[in-house]
Amino acid sequence: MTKKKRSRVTLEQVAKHAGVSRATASLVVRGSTAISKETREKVLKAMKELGYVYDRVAANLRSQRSSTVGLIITEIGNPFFSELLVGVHEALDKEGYTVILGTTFDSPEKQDALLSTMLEHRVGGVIISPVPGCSVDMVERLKQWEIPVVLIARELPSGEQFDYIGVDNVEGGRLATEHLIQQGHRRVAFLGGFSNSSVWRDRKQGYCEALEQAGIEIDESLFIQTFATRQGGMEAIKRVLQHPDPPTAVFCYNDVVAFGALLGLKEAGMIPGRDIAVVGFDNIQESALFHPPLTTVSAFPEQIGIHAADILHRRITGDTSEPKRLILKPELVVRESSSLNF
Amino acid sequence: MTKKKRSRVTLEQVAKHAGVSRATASLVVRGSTAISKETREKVLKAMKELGYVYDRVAANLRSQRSSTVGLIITEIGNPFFSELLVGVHEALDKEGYTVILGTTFDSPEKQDALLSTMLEHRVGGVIISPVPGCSVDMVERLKQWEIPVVLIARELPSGEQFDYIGVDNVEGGRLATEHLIQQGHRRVAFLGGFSNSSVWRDRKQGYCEALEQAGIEIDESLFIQTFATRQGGMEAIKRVLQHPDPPTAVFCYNDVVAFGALLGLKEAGMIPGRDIAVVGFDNIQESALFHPPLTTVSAFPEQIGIHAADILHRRITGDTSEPKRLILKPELVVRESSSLNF
DNA sequence: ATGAAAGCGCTAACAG
DNA sequence: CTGTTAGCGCTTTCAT
Repeated sequence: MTKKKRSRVTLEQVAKHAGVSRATASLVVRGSTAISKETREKVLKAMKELGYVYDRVAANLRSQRSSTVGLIITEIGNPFFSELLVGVHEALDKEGYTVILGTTFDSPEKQDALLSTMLEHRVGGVIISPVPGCSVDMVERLKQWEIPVVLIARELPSGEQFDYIGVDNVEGGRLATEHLIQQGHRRVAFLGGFSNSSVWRDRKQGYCEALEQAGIEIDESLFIQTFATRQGGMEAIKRVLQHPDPPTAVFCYNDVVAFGALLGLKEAGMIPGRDIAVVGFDNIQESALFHPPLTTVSAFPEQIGIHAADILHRRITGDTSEPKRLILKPELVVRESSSLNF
Repeated sequence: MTKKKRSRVTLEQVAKHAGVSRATASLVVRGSTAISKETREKVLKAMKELGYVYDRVAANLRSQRSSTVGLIITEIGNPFFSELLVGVHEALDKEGYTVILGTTFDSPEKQDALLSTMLEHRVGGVIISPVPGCSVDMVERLKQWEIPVVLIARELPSGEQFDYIGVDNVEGGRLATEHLIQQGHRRVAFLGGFSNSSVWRDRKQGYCEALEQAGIEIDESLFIQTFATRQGGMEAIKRVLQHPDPPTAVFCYNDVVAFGALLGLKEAGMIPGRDIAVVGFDNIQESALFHPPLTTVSAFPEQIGIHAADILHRRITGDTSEPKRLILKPELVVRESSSLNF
């Protein structure tokens, strides 16, 4: 919380200075065409002379509109989200919205607090990547206040009432796993993330489908759940290396986990791509630059962000059509981490 | 811009429902102690029953306070800034501020527009990493409205009137260059960034001082200015490799440039650390994970963010002491990219 | 095309 | 402790 007093030049003063009424001045500020060129110029001149600054807060209060939107993501540390943020932010900006940012770090309480804050700030809409395992209720609160909500990257259980933009995680998991199978691998581990996330379950499902289709039995001991961070990736690969019958390939929950896995392998004196194949998910920029370059599945974070911003804008400006579900097709990007003879 | 009408439960309604006056209800909402437990509970109950949501916008308008602060950075793509953002955001959040985010992509026009937007939104303060080469005037506008401003990571020409948090770039440049000289290098290039940035000039100065102290003449042809991106780094290293008398080591403007340089070297079939030593600046998380791990200078982005948030909070809550300059001491982190026998 | 008056939802004096 | 009155800076009818 904060304090601060400050004296603004008000429209009233501008109007007086220009010799018109406040209402007229208001129309000029908003660029109304129903004002004679003459008076407009008088007012504009007065504004400049007095150093007038439009008070969007007061205007929003009076008009019951909003020029802000809330953006709630997990953390900015994961490049997937920062790339997504870039997309959202730029697109929203283009439409003249001001972005209020919130990060949950996957804490439901934090998310709840953020949603409340956004409500209190009268945001015009919210783009959110919900924390895993959170119920619809929390987010639904916004709907009750007729605040449009767009879900990105993560779904909500029975959240069909919301717009959703994401990538096809099942398909992505399948692509990754099929690729590994094609490379001759029969024992493939699935590293990182937690099963309470819908994304995790979807990627796992794709992984399972691919294995089944190849007639490979699923070995539950090859699922290693850890935080979806580099640390988690290192931890996971270490655990899997101690497996009595270790895998020859690993499919990682996301690229950040994969980076951790690659590091862990190197520390263990193994060469990723030769001794063990590694595949990630997201195709964040770093993945092409890592050593070895990471085979991964494109999830197009920036695209997701742009689409989300676009849909939210349409909702805010009155689009009341059916909830949209935009599921991007993932693409496999093969690099050295999964095939040395690449 | 946006539209949307929505009906809120007002304090008035809550008051009526609880059988008290609006003023009393207002006191309850704000947790005043001057209210009897009895009435407080009545009001609280009414709030819950009606689903009351506090309208911070209206409250801010009336009280002439603000619970928001603006955060203006270049781009979120560079991990240096996203780590900084993490620090700022978390600290601000802890104090109960809501963060309005803006990214300039180093465009002065964009920065100007953002500052206007922040003003119009009545932010209580602004943390900004100004675009290189921008004059004080733009930022000074905020000061005129008594909005505290804290500069981070980048200085402003004659901006002594503002608080500033950053790292000692001269010292950092010197550390990096001295290290390379100690490794036996006599021809060291300086790659990436542009000379219109104060950060560039400081790092270059440190670089020059180190060379001079070692009795090495400065060769202007070894300054390669490019965008401070991976692309820029690749471009710079390629150019420097074509130099008639190429350097044996490069000091990069920042880690992202260094990553580009490492990639460029690999593409050219050279082994970084053996054929050419590479040093970066920032010590972003990736730098430890790159191949080879990057020798770099810690710039403590998250720390900078936290301090900036702290100072801004103090300013907003009335601290009118002298402008503070907090210059963090950089630290050299030696890894393989500059010494194979590491 | 412009002005007068009312009021968005809240807080800030002051009474009492 | 609680209620009354005024008004933050703007937009919105509704006149004229």
